[in-house]
Amino acid sequence: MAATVYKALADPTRRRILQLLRERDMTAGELAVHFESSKPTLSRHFSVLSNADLIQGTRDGNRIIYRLNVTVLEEALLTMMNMFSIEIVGGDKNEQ
Amino acid sequence: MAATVYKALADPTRRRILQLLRERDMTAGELAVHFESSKPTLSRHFSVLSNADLIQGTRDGNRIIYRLNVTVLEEALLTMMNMFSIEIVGGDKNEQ
DNA sequence: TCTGTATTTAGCTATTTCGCTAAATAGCTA
DNA sequence: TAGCTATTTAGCGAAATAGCTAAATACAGA
Repeated sequence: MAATVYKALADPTRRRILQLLRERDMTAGELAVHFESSKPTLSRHFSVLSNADLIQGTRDGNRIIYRLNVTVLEEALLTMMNMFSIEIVGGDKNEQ
Repeated sequence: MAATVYKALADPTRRRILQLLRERDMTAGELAVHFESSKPTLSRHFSVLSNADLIQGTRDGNRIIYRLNVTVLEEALLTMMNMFSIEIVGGDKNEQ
């Protein structure tokens, strides 16, 4: 896993973006509705996530649709679990 | 989970510290042997990890022994898994 | 109390990060 | 092409981060 992934996950706005994309693909504008930051600021967050390969954007005419790279996120977390030799049993949901 | 945990995990030196402490408790000096950074620099890394409650230091005479808070680290990673609705099956070991 | 060892705190610098506004780019429709 | 919408890029400032050296603190032993 690239080191960029950890940095990408370190920011609360970016974690929230990933959570939103977990539910469905969204355009930059749709995502922006959920935040108070300016669009340029969010755009840079997108690019950080994109560089970490956690999300991927495809242009659709006027807009850019972002989707979560689920497997990359999964592998990143599993790698961390292994890195620290954490064993798993079960689990619930939600939290920030 | 506190936001400080994510920041703490974002630095490679600090991840390595956690890995080393996963194997056994170590003094600041013992840990320092594994790195090229100066001791003051490492000391600040210890305090970042400590503020995130990921490690705990106890004075033993001259030295300070650091130990990993395994459960805190475990819960942090599980919280992330849940945050992103990641399901788990099995797993191997190691990687950085 | 003096000396030595272990560690942290203080203070500095360089780099990175995050936020903003303004401007540029990309694509649509008329 | 002109005008509109969506998004990114450029450029700036403030704050955070990580590194260093020097100095301070804490403890042990003579």
